[in-house]
Amino acid sequence: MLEETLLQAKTPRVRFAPSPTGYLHVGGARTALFNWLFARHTGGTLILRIEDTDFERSSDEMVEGILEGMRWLGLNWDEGPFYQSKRLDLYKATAEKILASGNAYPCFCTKEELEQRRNKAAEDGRSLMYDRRCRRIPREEAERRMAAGEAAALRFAVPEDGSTSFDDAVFGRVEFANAEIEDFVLLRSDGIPTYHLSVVADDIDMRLTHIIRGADHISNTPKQVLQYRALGAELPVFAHVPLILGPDKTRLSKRHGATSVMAYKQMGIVPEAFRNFLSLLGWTPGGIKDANGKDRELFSSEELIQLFTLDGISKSNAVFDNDKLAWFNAEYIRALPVEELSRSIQPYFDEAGLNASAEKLLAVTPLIRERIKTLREAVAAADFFFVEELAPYDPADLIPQKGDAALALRILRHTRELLATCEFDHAVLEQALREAATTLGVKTGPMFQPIRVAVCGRKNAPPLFESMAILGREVCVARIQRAEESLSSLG
RNA sequence: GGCGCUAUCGUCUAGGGGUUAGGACGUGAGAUUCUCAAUCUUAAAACACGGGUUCGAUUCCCGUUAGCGCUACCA
Repeated sequence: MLEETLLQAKTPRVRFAPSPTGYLHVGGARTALFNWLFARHTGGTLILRIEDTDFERSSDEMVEGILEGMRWLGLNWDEGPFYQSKRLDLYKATAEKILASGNAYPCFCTKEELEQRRNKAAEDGRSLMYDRRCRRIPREEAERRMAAGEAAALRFAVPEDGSTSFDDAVFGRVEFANAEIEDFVLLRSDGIPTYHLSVVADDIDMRLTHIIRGADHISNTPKQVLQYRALGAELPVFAHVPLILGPDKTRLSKRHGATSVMAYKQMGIVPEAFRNFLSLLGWTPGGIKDANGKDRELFSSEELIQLFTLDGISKSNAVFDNDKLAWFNAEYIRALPVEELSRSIQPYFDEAGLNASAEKLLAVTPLIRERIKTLREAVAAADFFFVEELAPYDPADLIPQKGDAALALRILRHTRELLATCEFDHAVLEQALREAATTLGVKTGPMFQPIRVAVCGRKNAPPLFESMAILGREVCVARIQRAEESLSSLG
């Protein structure tokens, strides 16, 4: 029994705590992923908490967007979502506890006053930190003013000297001089808690053991450590994760293009591929070799879970590389069973307004699966299978490299006549057309090009004979005939 | 500006006091081929700089530089 409780006390509890002021972005998704991997690896609990105490900027729509992103990535959580906007009582009580411990004081300075002073300090080149003036107001006076209805924020009284430090699981010991830490606001004058208070109150209340979050929070951490102490609470393990950068090495943001996770779904990224790629941004299992003795990059979710530990997290920021993501995606696409791939690309055809039946698409899928890096690209790669009328193309494309229009015409006419009786099986077609090449005295390259362009409407296309077999006699003959016409009109 | 963090090929990274500094993406060349892909082979490509410590530093320490982060009654 005792053993069991001890064991339970050690079961990790982690959280992903996004602020619904935007969609789930790449950085947030990676943080969520790491928390998820850690929880699953340790058999711990993942809590989802929505940090919506900034009423101005938070919205339900954004919450839904974040949940959608989590679901798409397959990151399931065990508790929540909890909304901070519904837990205001806890924060108020926590603030009172800190006040009672003598580590906080009311501040009567208005936002405007503070801003003015900050501007002036900036001009004079002085420290921008709050000057702590309200800290010196005698308690009786402060109480009198509050009783009189004067608006007051609650600030934490940071020790004047000494330092505050913590041991980060990624960065090691990090220390800040207390003199550098501002008397930060816990409760705004309207009674709404700030981030500083609500994170700590919740992290304690939710009995979190590990805080895995972006490295942009390192500077906030001493403020939180101070509160843990004031509240007599045990410190969790902090693990700060390096940031994800854009190609220009500044923090990834909208001007780098897609940062919303759902935009990657739109682009036709496979969630498993995205997860694999993201997991290796800022984390490494440490030189796991594949069968050829090379470092592995492709890991299933199960392997990722098994391999994930905090000490594999790197300290330096990582640039988001779209090309590498595309490679991962192509790998996953190729590994997908045809039936599944076929189902996955169907929506993109529907969206494009192409009438792609499931059976035909299933037949087409193997022809394009090695030619696409995203699911969406399937449409561009295979649209000619599903259109009535081929998109206009340059008739000059029908003419082989070292040939002329007359040759192209001869090839097309011969092919069309042959197709009238030929069995529409790709092997039979191939044999017949190869023989035709011999008859016409042309090499296979120049022989097949006019046919390919006539049938597919472009120079680069999936394998010709398989494509023709799917298209069928009627369509092929008609398209070749059309090609002949456009060729003769060319002169 | 102040404080904090970081620094291996263009990018993601492995490695670690003595190595030909390894892999992956991307790039170049070649092979294959009905085009394009895929695949295979191959090439170029890195320890930021300066001091220490040491017989020996890319690795450990200190500086410099650069980059990033924080610097709100945002989160």
